[in-house]
Order: sequence, then structure tokens, then C-alpha cells
Amino acid sequence: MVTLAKVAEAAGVGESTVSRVLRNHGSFSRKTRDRVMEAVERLGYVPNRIAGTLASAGSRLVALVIPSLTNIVFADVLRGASGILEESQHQAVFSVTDYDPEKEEALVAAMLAWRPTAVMLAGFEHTESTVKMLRASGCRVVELLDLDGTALDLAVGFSNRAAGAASADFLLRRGYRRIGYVGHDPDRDTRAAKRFAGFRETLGAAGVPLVDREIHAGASSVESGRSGLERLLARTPDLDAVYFSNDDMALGGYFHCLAHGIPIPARLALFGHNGLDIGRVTPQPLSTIRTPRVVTGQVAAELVVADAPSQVVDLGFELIEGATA
Amino acid sequence: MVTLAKVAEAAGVGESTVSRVLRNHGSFSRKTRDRVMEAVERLGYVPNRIAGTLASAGSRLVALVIPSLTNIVFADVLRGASGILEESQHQAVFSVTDYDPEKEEALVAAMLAWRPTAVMLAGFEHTESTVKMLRASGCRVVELLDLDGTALDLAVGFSNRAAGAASADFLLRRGYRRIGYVGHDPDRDTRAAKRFAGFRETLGAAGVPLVDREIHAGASSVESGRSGLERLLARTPDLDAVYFSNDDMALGGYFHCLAHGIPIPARLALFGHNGLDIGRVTPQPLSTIRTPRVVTGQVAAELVVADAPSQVVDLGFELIEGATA
DNA sequence: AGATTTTTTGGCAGCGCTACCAATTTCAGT
DNA sequence: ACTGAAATTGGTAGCGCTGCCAAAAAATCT
Repeated sequence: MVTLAKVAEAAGVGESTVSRVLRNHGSFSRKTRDRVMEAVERLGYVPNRIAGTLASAGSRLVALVIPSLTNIVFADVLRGASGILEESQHQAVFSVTDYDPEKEEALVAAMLAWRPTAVMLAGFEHTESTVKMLRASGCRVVELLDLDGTALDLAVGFSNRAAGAASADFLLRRGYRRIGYVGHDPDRDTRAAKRFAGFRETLGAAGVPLVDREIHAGASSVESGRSGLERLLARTPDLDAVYFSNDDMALGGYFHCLAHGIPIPARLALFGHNGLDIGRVTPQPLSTIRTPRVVTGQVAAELVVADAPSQVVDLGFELIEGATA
Repeated sequence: MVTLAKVAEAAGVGESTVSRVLRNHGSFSRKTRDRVMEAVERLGYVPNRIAGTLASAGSRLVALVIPSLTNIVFADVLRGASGILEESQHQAVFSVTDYDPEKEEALVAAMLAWRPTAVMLAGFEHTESTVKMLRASGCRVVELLDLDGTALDLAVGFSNRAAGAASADFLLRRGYRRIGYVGHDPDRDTRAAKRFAGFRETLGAAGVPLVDREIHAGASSVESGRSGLERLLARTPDLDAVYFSNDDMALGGYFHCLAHGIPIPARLALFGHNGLDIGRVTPQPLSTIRTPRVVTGQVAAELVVADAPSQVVDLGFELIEGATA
């Protein structure tokens, strides 16, 4: 293996000189620079960041602990973050919790062992032990895509509660009164649960009851949205609008209606959440709320890179009227 | 910061004893084990893997360099790989190339600085310099989702060429003769280009010409599939079947037909590639080819973890008849 | 030319851990 | 109790790099 010492020897200079040249830090003459670079090229030297990190403290590693990769939402956040991190010479490390707080705890512990600059997590719901570790670690913590709770350090996203409320408000203003809900596992996906809570609260405040609901036990998917709506309608045929836990679910519902000739939104209105691209290309664009997923990742990364003080950044959301409600 | 030395002191034992207990390696009495663990708990010690790796060589870091996170395909591979890696105490590190070989080169260099156990890349098309670095690094290399080319070390996936050929064969057997293609940037997505090549070859062998094609310059998306089909049909209205570069594109085409009342497959047949879940929930399930994406990630990770000898693993693919062709 | 400042350079002590080896303790077996 | 083997333990030399400091070289000024 080629080490810095070998490069130094080959170039006929000291180790620290090579180190300075490679990091372009401190001073050195043009001549030695060329000599060093020549040796680096010739030997095919690749610096060892493990050693570099150990010697200098800053790891420039950012840990992303996300609930799922199936859900595009987190892939979007990852994408936003990794773009910014790359620009500033940081490395993204990630793992997937499957929406399981215990697993999150284990993964955070594993991540902390790499002494990351920052750890990014989804939401505010963590085990006690996770919080304790994070606090003790001294590294920056960013909680993403949720604002309804208390932040540990940095938080970037939007209020799910408010998004749910805005969705309800929209449906009410459109005159829908017999409203149902098709959702997925609320214990795991606490952000979806918060949206639903905000949604019901707003309905309640308007004196409109939630007529019926259908909860799929597993993760959200197009198929569970489809079958969920099917079951809901079988039980309560006279609904005039359905709120879905997210766009994947809503698309499933939309396909169900298409397949069964249920006129949308005349006979039944559909409302989703997330504003996925695909929902804008369907024959009728999906009525939904567009969430700032990529930007959330970007802003989170920027804050970490800049070592910004603790703060909560509300990126808001945007209601897309669409044509399904 | 709590270090191993402090734990050793607190527990009244030597450093190496703590190290052995923590790694559960070598021998130690139950009594000292308890004493060490008590100190670890009390001080909230988290081992430093940076130091550990430097001291012991094996990093247990696996680098994933993928073209895109927008395309679910790679998120699936990531998911498959990260599941297996986690089980065996490895860490996934990733970065995104945006289908740019130059960027891939830069990212591979950055990854190699972490001395990963293995580097996983998409496909066989890499710059000369990338190949050189990879070779020199001594770490395992896995090339994913492509078999049409020469592997550097390990390769896991399926033949895109064969998938394209199978798609053409299917359409021909169904009797379609006026066939068109809607695709995306073939210079970037070389695997899509290989599918298209296999597709045309098979058509050609049957004496059936490819009537027309529409290539979108950017990345694949539902919207570019929709607009691509729209343009294709405007130019060549009498097509009876269209092959798409992937399911996202095909879904866009499907939506276009739905919106314009074009009967499927009576008037126009559609065929995609990937076998995404969503394509099975549309009113008419999409005719497509299901690719082993998650399994590709899993097998790749297993091979790396087991330090298997160089080999090529063909996971094959499965044609889904669906109802759109 | 000599003195002083500035730039460039090399040496070396860690960073926190693991691997190896030698020292110590424990445990059987006589 | 005594010996050899087995089980435990601690000491210490790195892993490859960076940061600090002092030495050397070059540049600038009397």
C-alpha cells in the first residue's frame, strides 16, 4: 500500500510537506509542489482519510438515518443532502430504520462510532437512549420533515399537523361533508399520524365528523391505497371525499376509481400528500400538498456544513389544487 | 471525550482487556467483563471506529456509487444491499453520479480514501482512470445491473441486451408490426441503450423495422414518457406498439393514452421495463419486464461480506404479460 | 556584506485503537 | 503441595496522518 511516507521519500521531501501540498494548506514552493504531485501521480497515491480523520478530529462524515428507501420522500431528502455535502467535501453515510425506533437506536449507536460531523434523522420521535447518545456525542443533530415537537438541535421541514389541517380546510371549502380517510400504520409513520390528527382537528372544529376510515397495517404503497379505498367504499359507499396518508396511497385510490368508473371528483374527491411528480401526469392531476423534500435535505446539509447555531427552519408546503378534489 | 483508555482506568483493567471485551474476542473472565461493561455504561463510552479501523486494517465500509436516487431502481439496490450489510456489521456509504462518468471518477477517488472493503458501481462503463484506481486499490469491486461487458471483479445483475430482446420477441409474438420507441438519454443511461440495442436487433432479425423513435434528452420520468409518446404519435400516428426505456416512461405513455381515450392495447400496445409495483396497480397492469433490483443489492452485499471469488452472477429477469400489450 | 524578516521545510509526538507477546493467574492432575 | 497446561491479563508498538515547533533557506533591508 502506498502511504504518505512513501510519497515523501519518492519525492525527496518530508512527510509534512507532502501533507501540506495535498491539502493545499500552509506554504510550499511551486517546485516542491510539482515534485510532490509527480510522485503522487507516479505511485497512484490515494490519501487515507481514516488516518487523516484520526489525526485531525473532523471526520467530514454526515450520518443519515432514514426510515425507508421505498418511500421516495427519503430518497429525495438523501438526494438533496448528498448534493450539498459533496460540494463541501463531506461524505454521506446512511442506514435505514424501517420506521422502527429500536432499530434507529442501534443504527445511531453504530453511526456515532464513526464520529460523524452530524447525524440527520427523520422526525422527533426517538427512544430515550437515542436522545441520550446524541446529546452526549457532541455532534450536530438535524431532525427532518417534522416541526411538531421539540427539536434536539436543528430541525428542518414543515408542520405535518398544519399540512393535515390545510388539507381538511381545502376539502371543507370545496363543500365536501362526507369525508373518509385511508391511511397506513400510524404507530410507525408518526408524521402521517400527525397529519391525520391535524386533519381531524380541523374537521372537528367545523363540526364535520370523519365518517369512516380504513387503516392499512403495513407501509404505505399504491396497492394498499387501492385496496384500502376499495374496502372503505364497500363499507361506506356514500362518501364524497377521501383523504389519503400520502400520494402513493392516493394514487392507488385513483386507479381504483378509474378501474371502476367512479367519476372523479364528481362522485368522489381524492386528496393526497407530498406532491409527487407522477401525480401531476395522471389524466387528472392529483389534489395534494407539495412538500419540500429535496430542499429539506439541502438546507439541512447547508446548516451542518456552515455549523449554524441551533434553530428550527420551517420550509412550509404548498397546496396543489389538482383536479381530483 | 471518553476513550478506551479512560474506560480501562475506570474499570481498573488494561486497555487491551477492554478492547477484547468490547469486541467479544479473545478470552476474559465474566467478572472483568461485568466490570468493563459497567464502566462503559457509566461513562457512556462509544468506541471510535475510525481509530479501530486504522489499527486493524478492515474498514467494514462499503461504498455505493450510484447514478441516481430519483430512479427507484437504485434506491431498491441500495435497500437490498444495506439490509445485508447491516446484518454483518458493515456500513454503507454512498454517492450519486448523475450518470456522469467523470463525476463517478471523482466520487470513486473520494470513496477510496475511506479504504472501503468494497466499491459497488452501476454497470461496466467507467473512465479509464476509474478502472485504474479501482484496480490499484485492492478492494473488491461489484458492478451492478449489467452483464453485457467485461467485469472487473464481481458482477451481479441481468443482461439488458437480453431483456430488450425478450421485449421485442414478446411484441412480435403478439403480432405487432408497426413498433416505435420512446426513450431517454442513451449516452448517460447505457443500460437503457443496451436494452434498446437488443430490442432493435431482435426486430431486425425478424425483418420488422423500428418505425419511429422519440428520444428525450434528459433523465427518464413519467412526464417525459408522456410527452415523448405524444410527440411520437403526432409524427407517426399509425403505430401499433411502443417500447419504452423503462416503466416510468411507460406509465407516462399510459397516462397519455388514458387521457386521450386511446384504447389499450387494441389501438396501441405499451411495453415498459423494470416491473415497478405501481405498474401492477394501474387499471390495466403494465406489460413489462421485472428486474431483480433488491436481490441484486442483496447478492452483491453477500458476495462482498463473504469475500467470494471473482464471478458473474446472472439473476435473470421475468416477463410480465400485463394487459397493455 | 551583515542583520533581519519571511518563507519553506522536516522531525516528531500524538489521535484511539488493535495485534502481538510476555507475564500472571487459575486449574487440573498427580 | 507441586508441576505443567490453560485461561486471563497488561504492556507496548504501530496503523497513516496532522499539528506544532524549530531549523534551514530565501528574500529583504541596512
